[in-house]
Amino acid sequence: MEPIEGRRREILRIVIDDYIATAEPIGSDAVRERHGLNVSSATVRNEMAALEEMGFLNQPHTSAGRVPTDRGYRVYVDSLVTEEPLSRVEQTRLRETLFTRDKPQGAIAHVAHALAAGTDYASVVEAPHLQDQVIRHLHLIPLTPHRALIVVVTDAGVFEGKTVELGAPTAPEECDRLSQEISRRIAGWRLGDLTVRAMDQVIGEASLYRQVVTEVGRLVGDQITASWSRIHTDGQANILRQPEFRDARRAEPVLSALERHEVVAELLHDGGTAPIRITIGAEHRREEVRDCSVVAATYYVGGRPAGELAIVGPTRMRYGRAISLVRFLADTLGEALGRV
Amino acid sequence: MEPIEGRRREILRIVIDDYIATAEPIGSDAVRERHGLNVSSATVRNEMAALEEMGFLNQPHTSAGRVPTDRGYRVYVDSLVTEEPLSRVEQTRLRETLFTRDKPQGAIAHVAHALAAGTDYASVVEAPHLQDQVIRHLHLIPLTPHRALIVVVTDAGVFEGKTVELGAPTAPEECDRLSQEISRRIAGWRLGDLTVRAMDQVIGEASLYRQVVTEVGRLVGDQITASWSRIHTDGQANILRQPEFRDARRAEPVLSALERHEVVAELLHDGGTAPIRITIGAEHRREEVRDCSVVAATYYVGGRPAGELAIVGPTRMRYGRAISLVRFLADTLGEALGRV
DNA sequence: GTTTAGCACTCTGAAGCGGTGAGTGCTAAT
DNA sequence: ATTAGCACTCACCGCTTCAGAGTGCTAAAC
Repeated sequence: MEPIEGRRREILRIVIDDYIATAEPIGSDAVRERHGLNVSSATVRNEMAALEEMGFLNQPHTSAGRVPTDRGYRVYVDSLVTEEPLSRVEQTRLRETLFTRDKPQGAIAHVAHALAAGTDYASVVEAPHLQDQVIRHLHLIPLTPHRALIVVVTDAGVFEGKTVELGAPTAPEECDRLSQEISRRIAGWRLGDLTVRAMDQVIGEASLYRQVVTEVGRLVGDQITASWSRIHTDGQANILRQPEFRDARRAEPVLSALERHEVVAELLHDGGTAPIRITIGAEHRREEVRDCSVVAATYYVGGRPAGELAIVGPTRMRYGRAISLVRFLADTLGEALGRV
Repeated sequence: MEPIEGRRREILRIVIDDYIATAEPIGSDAVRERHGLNVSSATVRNEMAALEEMGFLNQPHTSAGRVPTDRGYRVYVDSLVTEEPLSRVEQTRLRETLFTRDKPQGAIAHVAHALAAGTDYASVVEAPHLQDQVIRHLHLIPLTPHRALIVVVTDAGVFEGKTVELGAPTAPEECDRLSQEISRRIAGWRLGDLTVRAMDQVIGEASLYRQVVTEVGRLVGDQITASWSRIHTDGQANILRQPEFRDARRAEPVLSALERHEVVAELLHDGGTAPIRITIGAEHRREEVRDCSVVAATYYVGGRPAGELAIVGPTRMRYGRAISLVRFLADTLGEALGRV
């Protein structure tokens, strides 16, 4: 595909910019008037016809203006869009609210809210992956003499896990002793390495240790597959405010998808490993979100990828704004979580 | 207001039942045909005119059938509706999934899902109130030498709270000792009674205790006001499937309200103290949900009210079904949480 | 060769207009 | 009190008309 350049490129940018702003097809006259293009509308028309030929624009019907295609948006985000950097005050405001939360849960929810409120689209934030995190302590919290709750403290936060059945009645003091003992042995491990097989070497036959460790392993495994508790969504109602979703039957599949966390996980992880990943309309594997674009990023805690966050909106999205916000919040969230 | 009786009452029930089922205005003929009424349509018309006069029915326009008013729905839920009890298999299926979760969080999410999936409406579930719960243990989980996380185990679950700054560097063993000590003194208290004032009598001047207790008190206070972490919503997309919300602009205020947890809290707590509370359309204080009805219930843990759950749908709601499901899940959730 | 003025053309969307049918209220007979 | 009969009302559907927006094409201009 030959690169688009010069005036033609400029016109494509203008059409998409304006369409994003107005949600109405853009005519040749509008392009000429609204920006100081020193050419006639006929010239613009020729260029637009060419751009349509190339598959970047589309006419809803013969006598309407042009609308970007998914491929048009693709070149737009790849080479035309100008980021809209966050203002100083916005940055500090976001930073402050984020750094005053102490539970990771709170930070996650707050980032989701900030993404949604800052863009008028929906947002999705995934809590830190467990398997890559490094264990600091493990605590057994006695619930009854026969059951205890496992709490794991890692470098990226605190996670309560399953309850574990204790073979014999165990006093709280004994739980503490056990916790210390287990912590001492597994501190520094990656959670993902905490398998029964690996444990055998360190712990041997001590049956209670084994049981606790098995439960933690299961916790990690569960969180990877059944991610319900790890995904936080916000701003779904924003979708309904977009003119392309005026009809609830268009919006319904999208909102349904956002409620199904396995679908959301797919949205978050599609699209490679770039720092900012953008998936546009028909590029999605999921039918339900073919009218949507997703701007996603990975956030890092302690230098390791910890989780994903994204904005979900119509393909007619303010990409410049979305990219800036996603990038900033990914950075800030990682930073905030890193300080335990 | 005189009570409605006999045939007239029956006709009101039929109109509302049918309207709930079809979402279309109900004509006199439909009423006669679809149910074995042994009267002519003219008679039905007279009755329906009377019911309109009384304010229970309404005509969208002169030549249409009748539609229930909010007041009509009110008498319907108060005296006409027949509950639709859950089938045996449904009961056991719900019970099983609910009793195999061990974290209260999981149970809450699952109840929300069951309410939504079982009705095609939206659902809201509030996690157990903190202030009424009885403390079993309190644990300090060391994060760094200077900070610890407070975890409280009560009779209705486990709650991780704020982190607390430890005045002096404190070893894990010391944290355990402290936890034991504090737990011993405050076990059996209501969380709501855990104020600094009350503590002074028991603990006196020991400054670290005080600090921990203050943080727990603040946690309880925060959870009461800032309830974001306590409310779980599901099935919002179901709302979009209802014909009355075909237009996204109608649905938007509702979904926005469901995303704002302070509004949801209001929905849950309005309407008195009955075991099942139903609020219909214009009865709501909130403008945004004037097209909706809410069927809410309180669930009890250990005999004390612990939290609320509700179904949110159009005023044209299958009340019989909603009531049964809400009641059953309130009971079951309370039971499940009660077993720690 | 590119640009542009001019113009015919196409298509949407709004407005206007009977016809149809559902459902009503009223009246008079039962 | 009920009901048959009937005139009436009004949303809805399909049809036509009309204006306006925006186009593509052609031929002239730069």
